Order: sequence, then C-alpha cells, then structure tokens
Amino acid sequence: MNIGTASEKSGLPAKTIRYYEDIGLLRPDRADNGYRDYSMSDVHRLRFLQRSRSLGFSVEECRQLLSLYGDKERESADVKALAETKLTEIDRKLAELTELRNTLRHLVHNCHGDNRPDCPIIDGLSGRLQTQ
Amino acid sequence: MNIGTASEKSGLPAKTIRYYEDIGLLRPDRADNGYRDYSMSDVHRLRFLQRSRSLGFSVEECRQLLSLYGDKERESADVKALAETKLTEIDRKLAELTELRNTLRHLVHNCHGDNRPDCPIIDGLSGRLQTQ
DNA sequence: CCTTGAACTTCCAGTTACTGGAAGCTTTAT
DNA sequence: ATAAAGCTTCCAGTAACTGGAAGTTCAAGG
Repeated sequence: MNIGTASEKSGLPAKTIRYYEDIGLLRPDRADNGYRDYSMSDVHRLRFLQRSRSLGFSVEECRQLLSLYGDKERESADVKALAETKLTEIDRKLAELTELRNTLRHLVHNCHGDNRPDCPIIDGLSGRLQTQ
Repeated sequence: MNIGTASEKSGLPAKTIRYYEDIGLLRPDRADNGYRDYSMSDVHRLRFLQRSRSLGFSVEECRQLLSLYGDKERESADVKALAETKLTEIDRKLAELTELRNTLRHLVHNCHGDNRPDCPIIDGLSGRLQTQ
C-alpha cells in the first residue's frame, strides 16, 4: 500500500513516516514507480510507534521495544529484561495518569472556579510531594 | 529555595526549569543576589509539568492545564470544558498504556524468543487495527 | 489521447522542546 | 583565603518532527 494509506491506518502523518524511515525505524519496499510500498507488518510497526510516542516514550525507547519482535538474533533473556524494565515504567505512567484523571474529575465535579490558593486540586495536579 | 532544590523536588533538570521560565510557564521570585527563588507553589507547577510532559502532553497543553488553577480570571465553564477534553484524552492514553502493559507482560511470561512471524505479540504491540 | 488534480518523490529550511558548554559571579566549606 | 559547588546569562547543538518548494506519477473526466 502507498504512504497515504499507511498514514491513515497508523494515525501518523506521511511526513513522520518518511522521517521514521530516514532514521532507520522501518524499511518499506519500493514499487517500480519509486513509491514506498507498505506491508501490514510495516503498518503494525507504525501504529506501535504512534502509540508509544504519544505515551511519552522516546524514539530510542521505541526502537528498543520494536526490536522485541523485529530482531530474530535477539536472545530471549535480553528481550525479557528489556520488557521488564519497560513494564516498570509503564506501571509508573499508569499510576500518574490515573492520579491526573482523578484530579481532573474532581475539578469537573466539585470545583466552582473560585480558585482559592489552598484548593485541594493543586496537590492532585502536581502529585504527591515530599513535604519540605 | 534555589533552583537546585526545586530541581530535586520536581524531578526536572535546572536547565529545563530555566527554559520553562523563558517561555512563560512560571515566574519565580528573585533573591537579592540574583538567584531564582522558588516557592512551594512554583514546585507544584514544575512537578505538574514534569508529569504531564512525560505522559505525552505538549507544552502548550500543559500551559492550558496549568491555567486550570493558575488563572483567577477564568470562567468555571471554561475550566470544566477544558478539563473534560483532557479527561477524554487521558482515558484513551490509559487504555493504550494498559494494552501495552498486557502485551509486554505476555511477552515476559509466555514467549521464548523464537520470534515467529505470526507471534500474537505483534498485534498487541501495535494495538487493534481495522483489518484492511 | 490529453489534461488536470491529487498523491507521490526528494531536499532543504524552520519549529519545538530541550541540552551542553563557556564565561563569570556568589556561596559554602576547609 | 582559596577551592569547589552552585548560581547567572548567552549561544550553539540536538531530537523529533513539520512546512514548503520543485518535480514525477497516477486516476479520472472530456
């Protein structure tokens, strides 16, 4: 499929997809006319990139994560160690997102826009802090 | 407190904190010696920035979210509308993160590094796709 | 068959959000 | 008193796109 279709399916702009190719994150085929030709597997990679980038992982982290299923040479132990590391990070992100959601929910349901300086929302927005 | 302390408490590098001041995200006091002097409220803002940036919100989105408790002029309806919008986004991010975590968990517990091209992990890593 | 517009190509420049380093002033610790 | 650590500004560099120009290719209508 052409880059436009891959863009639709992955949720990434064509510009970004070409950039990801430039930096070696995927290598689509080329058709005879010179157009890039994306497989479903390419689209899977792109969609994965779209997601993990939007969740705050760096391109280099994404490159590592992609190697989890792309690199046949990789040892199982390596894969597991990397996945474990990322799992810890994901759990932290989940906890932070949940807290942020609770805070905003509270704001929507309980606050009236009077913005007192001691509004309990402030703590929630910034997360738990060591007091001092 | 000095920028070093604010950095520790917020989890942001001093460089980044100065940058956030440059682009108008906060305005710490200055001590007589010219050093920046951060209040707990400043630290709250910084910690909030650290979190929401690492969760994939842009600086401009963070600026909006910060206005939720920083801008006394803001109408309650505005605040609520913005918070609602962000809530939807957060829920989507939560769902995606959860899926990514499940996938990695599966990888750690069930895979053996043989990387078959039909490995069920591939689907999980890239999320649900409209098939064709 | 011709043309017109959308979609594709490469290349280069600009933007966002930092990040590193130089050069110099202030504070803290011996 | 002096050395190290921490602060200041400024300027340059990097990461990850993003926009636009200039040209090619394809699909549709006359």
